[in-house]
Amino acid sequence: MKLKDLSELLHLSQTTVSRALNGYPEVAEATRRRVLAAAEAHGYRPNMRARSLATGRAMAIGHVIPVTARHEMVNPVFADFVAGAGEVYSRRGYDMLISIVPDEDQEQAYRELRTKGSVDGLIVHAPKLGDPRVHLLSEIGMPFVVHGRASDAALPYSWVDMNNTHAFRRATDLLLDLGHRRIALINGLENMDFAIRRRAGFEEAFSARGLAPDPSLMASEEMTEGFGHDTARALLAGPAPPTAFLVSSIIPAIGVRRAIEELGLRMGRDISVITHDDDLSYLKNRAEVPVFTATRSSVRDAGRRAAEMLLNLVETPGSGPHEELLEAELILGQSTGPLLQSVSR
Amino acid sequence: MKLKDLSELLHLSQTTVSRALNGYPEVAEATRRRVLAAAEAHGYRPNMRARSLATGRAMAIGHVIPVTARHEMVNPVFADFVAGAGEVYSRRGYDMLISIVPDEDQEQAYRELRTKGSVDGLIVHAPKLGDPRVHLLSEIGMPFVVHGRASDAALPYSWVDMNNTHAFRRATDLLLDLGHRRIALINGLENMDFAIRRRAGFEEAFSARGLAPDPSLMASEEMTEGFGHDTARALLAGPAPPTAFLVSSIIPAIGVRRAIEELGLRMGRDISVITHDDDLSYLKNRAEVPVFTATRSSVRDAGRRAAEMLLNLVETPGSGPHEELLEAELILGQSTGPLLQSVSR
DNA sequence: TCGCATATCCAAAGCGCTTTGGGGTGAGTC
DNA sequence: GACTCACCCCAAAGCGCTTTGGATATGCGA
Repeated sequence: MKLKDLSELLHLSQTTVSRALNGYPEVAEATRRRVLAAAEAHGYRPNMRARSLATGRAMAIGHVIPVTARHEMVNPVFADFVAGAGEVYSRRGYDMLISIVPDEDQEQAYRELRTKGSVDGLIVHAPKLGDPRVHLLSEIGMPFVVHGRASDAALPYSWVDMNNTHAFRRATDLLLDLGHRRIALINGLENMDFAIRRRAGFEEAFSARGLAPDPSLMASEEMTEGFGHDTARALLAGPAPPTAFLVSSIIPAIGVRRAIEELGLRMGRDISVITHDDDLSYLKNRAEVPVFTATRSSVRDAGRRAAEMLLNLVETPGSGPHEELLEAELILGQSTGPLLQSVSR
Repeated sequence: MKLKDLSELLHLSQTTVSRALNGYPEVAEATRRRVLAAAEAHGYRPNMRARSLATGRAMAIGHVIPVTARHEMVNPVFADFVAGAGEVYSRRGYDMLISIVPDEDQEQAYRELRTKGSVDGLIVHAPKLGDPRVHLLSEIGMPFVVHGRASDAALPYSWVDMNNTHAFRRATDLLLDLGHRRIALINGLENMDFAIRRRAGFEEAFSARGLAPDPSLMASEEMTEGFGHDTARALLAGPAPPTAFLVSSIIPAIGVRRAIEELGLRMGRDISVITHDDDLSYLKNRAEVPVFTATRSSVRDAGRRAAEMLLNLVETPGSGPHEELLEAELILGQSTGPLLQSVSR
């Protein structure tokens, strides 16, 4: 059923039918009702490709996921973000287009999305230090919102981010207040903007007390369970083991917990752990007393907000760059406790 | 830069330029090279919407994700599947369109995808018992591949699935061989096709020995860490606790492990655990001796295969339904051991 | 020299929709 | 009764591409 068929069926022109369906005022209310009823009855749906071609709007938002040998961005955190964003898109009538591209083809991919016209806007994921994408997209002239920040970008741009520095500052303060001094930082890849900010918060808390963290207790890698486990295991077996861990995601935190338990220690008594908690739907840290003491900030919510922001940007071009900084809650769980005076090891 | 501009620039017709770019034979080799060079130099990319409109092909594959109050399909397993599929799509020049739709709007959503013409084919996720989608899509006449099977579908259809029954049969056999009799099954939602098959394998192993599983040891829910933990905790505290667990995914298995450890027991010695392992990139179970004894089958690989199959279906219409059954490996890890004669509790 | 393949290229007609720039028609005004 | 002016509605021109159905050249044998 195409527009033409429908219009012939109704003995109306395509123009009138189109206007009736799209809510233009210059069509009599009675006619509109007649058109809407017929469209409904025959299950008419406008062909998006044709509509897009005519309007110049794709009614779709793109997420380009760079995949490198080292960094795999299709992770549970990304999944939750996308789930949040997707809700908003479908509510507002947009499609979500996900492009998995080898890192080296990335610039290419962005430019193509522009000229191919398959999306109206983009979400930029996992900004790195010196990330070229902000510059590139501004140049290309396509609306975009960054999930996170690209600290060193010269141009203004829109973003939704969590206050990483503050969250990690607070978490570190809590551990320091509990008496811990040898605190390990299990962080994400160190060229990631969020990882840099988290480390900054961590170091800030130390230096505010005239202390300094031990660099040998800081590790940065892709945030897998295995990374958390192996690092914790190695550090705990080392000559001067940490008494506490600050971890960048609940996934490596699960690995840290495993390492602690393998060594016959008890998390929260022998070793304290605070993790950042993205409040992932499948890995909830939400018991009456949560397992992990955590800085919690829902990444799904961040996805919703970023999508909302982007659609506004797309629909009101020129509306200046927007920024949204989300604060994490500090949740007290079972994984933290005061430094034991005599560590029984 | 549009086709028209490029053709004027080259003093050629749009026809010739289009043909040169798309590899048609009726254009001189010299001309083709000239066209390609110019296209490259000016960064010409055909507008996909226009091309789609003209060819009738969308060059995109859709994944419709139903979201209900209870069931949240954007989970880590889905993420890995999509990552695999996405690789294939981009390699073969397709886009991936993800639609998050409330469950009740699902039929609507599928029909729309058809008439809106935004995709050439679909992947059907998480088939349930009595799933109407196979029938619906056949009727609509859009190519699709099911990830899993819809056991009770009357029509033939294409699918990629893991041999759930066999995998769980083998896992259960292993536990029975180790002497376990009180084995708990921590399964996915029971209306899911895969969950039914897994349960069948589980029961089959028992009945092959003239035994029967204890129904009070079987639980079915959304496969979260919390579900695994809470169920294991409750069962282990019950009057006749299990001595082993068979778990449907590594995420609840992590919860089971947590419950075991909270009770001061040791997994692999006091309590045995076998889990199905989708080989998720962020939750790898791949140490020298893996933590969990597991039936392993990469869901990312399944994504690749399903995508491959679907694109073939799309590109060679009428090529009959295809089927692919993947076998899981049985991996021996640290989480299983013989039944202790005197359970020290 | 002519005729006829063969090799190259082109003009124009869509694909299904939106939107511009009018036209009728009837009610209201003087 | 002539004239506005809303109010509804329409024909036709794109949007940028592919593809059909020729047109023009070129080369070759007869």
